[in-house]
Amino acid sequence: MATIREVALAAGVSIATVSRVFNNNALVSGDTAQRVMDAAARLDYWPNSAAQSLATSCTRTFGVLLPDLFGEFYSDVIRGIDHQARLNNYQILLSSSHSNSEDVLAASRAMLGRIDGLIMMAPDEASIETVERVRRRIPVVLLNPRVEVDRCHSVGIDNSHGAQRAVEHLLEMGHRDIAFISGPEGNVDAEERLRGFRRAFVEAGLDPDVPHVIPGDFREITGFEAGTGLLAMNPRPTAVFAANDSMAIGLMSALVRAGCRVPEDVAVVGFDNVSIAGYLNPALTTVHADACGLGAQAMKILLTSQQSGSRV
Amino acid sequence: MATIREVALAAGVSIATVSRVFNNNALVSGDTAQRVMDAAARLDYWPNSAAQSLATSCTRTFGVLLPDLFGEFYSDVIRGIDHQARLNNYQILLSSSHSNSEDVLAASRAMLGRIDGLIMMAPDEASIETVERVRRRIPVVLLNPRVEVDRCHSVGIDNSHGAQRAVEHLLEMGHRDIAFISGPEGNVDAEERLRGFRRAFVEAGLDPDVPHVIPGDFREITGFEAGTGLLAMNPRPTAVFAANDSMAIGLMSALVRAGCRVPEDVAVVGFDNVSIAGYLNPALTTVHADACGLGAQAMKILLTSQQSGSRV
DNA sequence: GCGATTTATGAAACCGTTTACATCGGCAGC
DNA sequence: GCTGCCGATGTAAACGGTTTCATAAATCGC
Repeated sequence: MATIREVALAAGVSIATVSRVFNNNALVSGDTAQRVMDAAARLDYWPNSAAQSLATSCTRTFGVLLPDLFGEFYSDVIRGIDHQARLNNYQILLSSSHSNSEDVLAASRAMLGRIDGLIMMAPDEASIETVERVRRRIPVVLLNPRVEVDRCHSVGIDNSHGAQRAVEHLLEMGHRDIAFISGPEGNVDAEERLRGFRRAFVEAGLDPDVPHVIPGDFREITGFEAGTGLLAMNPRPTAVFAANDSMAIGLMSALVRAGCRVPEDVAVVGFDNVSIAGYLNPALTTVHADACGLGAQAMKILLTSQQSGSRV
Repeated sequence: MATIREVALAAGVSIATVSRVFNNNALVSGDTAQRVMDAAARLDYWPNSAAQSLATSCTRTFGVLLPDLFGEFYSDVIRGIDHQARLNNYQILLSSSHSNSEDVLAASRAMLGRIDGLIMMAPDEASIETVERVRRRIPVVLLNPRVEVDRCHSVGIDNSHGAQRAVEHLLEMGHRDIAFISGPEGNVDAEERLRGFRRAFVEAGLDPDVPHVIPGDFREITGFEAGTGLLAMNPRPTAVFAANDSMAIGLMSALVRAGCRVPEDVAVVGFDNVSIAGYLNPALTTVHADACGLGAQAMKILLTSQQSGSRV
């Protein structure tokens, strides 16, 4: 692979000049620049990014640490991040499926020195120390964090208010016996959605502990199972709020198959607004979560703190 | 940020020794290693990856170049890639939304020097030269390529056979007037699915040019529109094969809303096997495309050609 | 007890860039 | 015809690691 020296030799200039040409430095005369470009093209030369990173201590890369990538949501988050990154000539180093804090630590270490900033969704409390450690070196933006981390920007879906509005809607329609299908244990989004659910009850002067909470884990199948269980209840709740759309779809499937009409017999509301929601029969009422915008926003914050060089 | 020199100083050894400790080189005595580890922990030191890459010309990173990340499919591809990569201690540098060959060239250049191999889905023919150029430096694995590229491994969904089987199924059920909803213009997968569709007709002794091809672009909305158009046809096709599930769902929505029964009045088959397919009402018949496995497979191939150092 | 071998460590070259500083013509001002 | 300045280019020192080779100490065989 051609190096800057070979290009310099071929063009009859010094390596500094070649470097200047590739960095659009104005202090190079027109025809020298042309000679260099010609030589570079002939040798199929392109600067080695690792060497550039080392010399400038700037990598033009951001790290992205996510939990397991299930469904459309994360795909959209990544799309938002990537799009924003490319607009600013940044690249993204992606690592997902972090189930515990050791994974997070290992992944963030492996990224060290090759990223200028990090976007991460911390899976659990134990990762906070890792976040702080990383934060000491580079800017970090947290996605949907469960706790505030010192000097860390964060951006999140407004789970709590979204859920609250959804439940208020059901309450306004006269429903009083509303069930909630929860998300995976320990999942922040799911917990916040439950909190919003309860808050709506409290603000309506109802007892927040009365509603049924049916366990789920965000997959369609658990929504389906919840539906089966629901059908056997007596009295049966008249409405269900599922912590995400996948479960809402599984739930509706179970209900409709059992001859139960939606929303006449049981009303169903989901969360995430996956793109097919409007095309289902019956259509799924859902709370909009702008995953793409979330990713874009995180990236914008990172770009800003990057430019201002806001290291501690 | 602590460097190897500072650690060496703190531990009272040379930088070579520190390097050896971090590379698990056996030629270091137990207590020297301990002193080094202690000093490193105290200074919160971790080797700078860019410097390592430069010195070893090995980055332990693979690049992934994808087109626009719509829906669940790419999310699954990435999951498969990432999972396999992490098992082997590799990282992935992701870049998506490449609409033309210039984007692809720019993206692959930006990755040069920071990756040991590349997985890419080439959006168009014009990118082939870029692929070959990259191929000269590092191993490349193509996803669903439309053409063979010299010395390039490739792995793909078997679009053509999958589609053929799906259509054969419809033919066996007695359908003769079957419509096809196509994908975005120029999309390889969509084109191959259409080819499989036609092949099924030919092999059944029918005229492959008779079926209606309704334009679509993979989004739900175009499936919905196709459904509206279909309802107005006379005679109306008795079955529809949609080039992907999103369009099949949009289509079914339009049909059901118009009071058309699925599959009694119009049978619908999709492609991709998105996770919700089985939970729809009526359930969506679909061809399984193992996106996660596809990604994993690509990564495995890359790892193999990487290890054998099969550069040209 | 001495040469040969092994083991632990250090010195220094190298990876491919960027960039501060030095150099060297050429040209304007007087 | 100097002096001073400026624009174009080269030289060499970083950047933070790895690795080859040399060396010193320890171990071994006999």
